[in-house]
Amino acid sequence: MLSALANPHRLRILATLKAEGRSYVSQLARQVGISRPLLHLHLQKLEEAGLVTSQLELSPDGKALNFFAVADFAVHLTPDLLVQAAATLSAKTE
Amino acid sequence: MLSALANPHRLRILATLKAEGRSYVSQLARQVGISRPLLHLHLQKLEEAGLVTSQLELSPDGKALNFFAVADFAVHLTPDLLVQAAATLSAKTE
DNA sequence: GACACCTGTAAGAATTTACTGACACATGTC
DNA sequence: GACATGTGTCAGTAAATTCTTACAGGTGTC
Repeated sequence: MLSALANPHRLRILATLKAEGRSYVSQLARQVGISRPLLHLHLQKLEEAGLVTSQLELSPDGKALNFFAVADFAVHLTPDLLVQAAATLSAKTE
Repeated sequence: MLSALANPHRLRILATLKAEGRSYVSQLARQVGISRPLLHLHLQKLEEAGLVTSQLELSPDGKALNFFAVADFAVHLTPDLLVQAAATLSAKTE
């Protein structure tokens, strides 16, 4: 999840998505100013991290649109939390 | 700062450092189980991000030891905060 | 002086991540 | 059918990180 946030494009995607409320892939690519395949890759990582949610919908003219929106998350980033996160990686000091 | 946290080694360094209280470079390298130059690199990034602090000291027998300790930080990670962070990157939607 | 410990840095290889361009497929309109 | 829109994926390349190896310096002890 932390590595999902460690990227300028992905922060910008989240910001744009937050401002727009929601948006679908092709439109979002135009708004953010990056290519669609690249955006697709970033959205994939953001979704895996649980930072965005996707919802497939049909537009009035029958086109399939995949809408994305930012998820509601709140993590209190402290040294202690990171110690817990580190413990997840592998058993070492146990 | 987020990219500083997006690395397993660095999380482990923070965890070890938090457990030990403080430690100097060579010792910490042995504790974490990575090479000293590599640890040095990671400590550099952690320090740049303000996540650890260093303090050069002299041991009883005259050796120079560079002690590191985790800094006290607390960031409330929310969508809104990330929007602010994204705004820092470059003026775009203004 | 040779060896133990400590410190730092710098060059090159290896790995991971990011990115582009091309492809395949679907629906609706001219 | 040709063209517009939308969706996804995959192969190959470019770029950024990560890691190793080797170097250079310091102090103290045998």
